[in-house]
Amino acid sequence: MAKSPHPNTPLTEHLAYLLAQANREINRQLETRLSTEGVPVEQWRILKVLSDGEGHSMGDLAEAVLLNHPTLTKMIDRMVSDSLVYRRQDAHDRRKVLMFISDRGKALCKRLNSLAASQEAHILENYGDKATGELKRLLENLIDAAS
Amino acid sequence: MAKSPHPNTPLTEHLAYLLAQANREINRQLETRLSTEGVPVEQWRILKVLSDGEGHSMGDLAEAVLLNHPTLTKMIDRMVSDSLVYRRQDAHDRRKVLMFISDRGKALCKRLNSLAASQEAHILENYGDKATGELKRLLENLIDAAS
DNA sequence: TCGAAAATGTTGAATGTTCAAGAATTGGGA
DNA sequence: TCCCAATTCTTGAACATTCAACATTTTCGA
Repeated sequence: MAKSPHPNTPLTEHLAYLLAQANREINRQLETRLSTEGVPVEQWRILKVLSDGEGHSMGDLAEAVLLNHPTLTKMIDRMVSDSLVYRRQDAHDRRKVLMFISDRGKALCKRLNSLAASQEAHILENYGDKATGELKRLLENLIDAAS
Repeated sequence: MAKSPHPNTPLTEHLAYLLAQANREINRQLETRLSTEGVPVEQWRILKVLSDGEGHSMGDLAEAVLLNHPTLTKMIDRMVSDSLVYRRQDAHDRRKVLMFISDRGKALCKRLNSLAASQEAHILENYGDKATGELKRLLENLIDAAS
């Protein structure tokens, strides 16, 4: 037998594990940066999506920021309390709730963008421009292939 | 001005976001496979680490399976209830708790390995052998560079 | 040797997430 | 037209995670 069918593969050889590990590390760094403003990563994502000034339905938002519906609803509740975003009913489809960013939200988002940009810059520096570009490309392809 | 300093970058151009998205998708697929056995991904990782038959301290385990200490403690509590693993005090350092896998745990782990392997095979098929290898390499480097 | 600080793991309260069910609205076929 | 199924979002209970504080053991310098 040249190869056993299920060799005792270490965890670190699984793609799923490497992704989890990398995601955890990068996310942690980003979290640390954003904590200056006391905001979780997901809220930054939400603000960023809403930054186009358009109204986005809860469903679309949930999809975009990688949260499921109930979780998003409760996070939006907090953000509304903080006057970062507000809800409006969609006139054309009254089942829908459209979310908008407030001026306060815009100002915060700008500051958060800077913090995030400085993190990306830091990664580029340590990891290299080329590798980063290549990694992004491969990740995009993987996401397409997987969904 | 050739370039604005903070262009309104879409979420999908951030490395952190791509990682989160890819991780979510792959993890979901794996979760779906493992749900046949009613086991969360983290428990599979724990079993896999313990599969070498050695005792592993809670701290080392937590590091290896990407969980923080209290979360691991409670997950191990459940696994002990299910007779998948057991605790022993470390004779050399009595602060430490060493974890071991049971026969039941080993049998389960074997089945889980098959399920996980079939997922990896499925990815390889859709995504390509070469791209997968390259992605793994880049992720490993990123993890090194980032920590 | 002694005692303070560090290391290791667990616990309980606060917090957050998820699942299942529910309310409101829309769409489309009988 | 009318009614039933599908869509969209929210809610409440069950569940899981996190933070801070604790108990135990070890380490190491005075």
